[in-house]
Amino acid sequence: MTEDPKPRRRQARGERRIAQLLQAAADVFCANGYTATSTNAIAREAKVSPGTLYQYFPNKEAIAIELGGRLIHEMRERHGQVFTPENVALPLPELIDAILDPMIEFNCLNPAFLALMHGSEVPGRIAEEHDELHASLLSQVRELIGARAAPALPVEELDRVADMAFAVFKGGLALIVAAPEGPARDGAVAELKKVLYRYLEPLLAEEGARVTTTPPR
Amino acid sequence: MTEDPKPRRRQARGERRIAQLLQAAADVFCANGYTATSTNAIAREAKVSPGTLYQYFPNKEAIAIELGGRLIHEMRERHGQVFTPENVALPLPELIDAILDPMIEFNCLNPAFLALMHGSEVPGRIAEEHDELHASLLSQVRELIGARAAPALPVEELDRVADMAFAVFKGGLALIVAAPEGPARDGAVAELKKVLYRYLEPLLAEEGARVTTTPPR
DNA sequence: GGCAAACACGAGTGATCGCTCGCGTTTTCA
DNA sequence: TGAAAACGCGAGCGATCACTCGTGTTTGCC
Repeated sequence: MTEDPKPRRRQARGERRIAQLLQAAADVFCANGYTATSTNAIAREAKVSPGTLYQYFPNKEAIAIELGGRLIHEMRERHGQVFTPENVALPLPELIDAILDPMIEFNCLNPAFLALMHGSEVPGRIAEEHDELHASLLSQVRELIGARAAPALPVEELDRVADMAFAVFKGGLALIVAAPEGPARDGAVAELKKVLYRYLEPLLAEEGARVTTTPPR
Repeated sequence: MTEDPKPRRRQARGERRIAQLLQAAADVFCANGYTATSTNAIAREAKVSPGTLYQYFPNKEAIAIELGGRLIHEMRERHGQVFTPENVALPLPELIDAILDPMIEFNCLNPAFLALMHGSEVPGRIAEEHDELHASLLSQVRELIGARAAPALPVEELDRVADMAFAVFKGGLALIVAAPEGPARDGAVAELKKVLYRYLEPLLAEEGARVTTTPPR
């Protein structure tokens, strides 16, 4: 609809300030949440004046949108390289590694991502983009499971399994991110992979091995 | 330290107002989060004036604390009846039912609980009580798993398993609460139980059945 | 019935927040 | 080198929020 009416030409200094402000915003959002964070606090964290902040962002919401947008973009790039055909053909343990490791690394490096995506207090635009990302990830999980599970698997159950696998991943991810870097975190990562392996193994067993004893439930 | 200096004597009407205000607060907190909720909005939702609200609560924080306290109390009562000796002796599938079902029911009936416990924006007192509850639940999970797993299981791994089982439960719970009541939710519940069963079965197999094929990881 | 206390009200108050504006400084470019 | 544009500042403006207070109504108790 409306073109950006301000083809403002930025200097290198300005780009640096923007990055600096977004980093500050990420830190403060992460610590206090979006609503409880004041724009003055972001400016203070970035060591600039409120006026300077508003030279680069029209309002508080735009800061969160820009930050969230960049994080989502980075995440998209990452998961785009994850659901590749060669990965899909991997044995289940390696498949889990290939999918989880990049996601975990990203979320550990960018804790603001989870903080921004999770709150019910974030501006609507972020929630929308998050929903899109969520749906996209979910459909890729569905596709992947569908490609490897028995073809007789009802779509309805496929959806349930994909939903639950993703939800379980998010739960484990929260634990992992909260754990202190080091062996504790590594242990949690290994444990989450165990959960997912044992959950998915009966469905995704390699061809010809589908006679494994399905547990009593 | 300080005794409550106001042994204010409440009428039945007052108690009703308090319940009404807490219910309204639960709804609005749930919809908008703690910080973004104004006390006037709570009063409006409860169909009373701001002045009336402040007759029963000294400030906004006290509302959240009272609400959170009541929910935590109710949850404690519930989980107290869940980790009983007779439950501990149950076969794993029934054990999972016995533990998960009350928790899930409570959280579906009181969505404000998750909303209040989860935010990093809640008043410190709530966070403390939540940490206590969390630690208490976790230790009971540890105890239960420890009682049933192989005695040779290192405590270190026991801790990891309990942490992960609880984290996975929380992830699945979020999916369940978000699902619309009905078959979708029931399906999600069954799926979460499958996850936990398959994760814990190798550890908690009944005595004498511990020769089950442990998966390659 | 009458009185004190609890309840209910809602306009108002001080503080804080998002955001602006005027002015001074630095960078770009011809 | 000079002017235009981008950058940087921080006091301050209007709006909103948590919370108060003076006044009127209802309830419990003798």
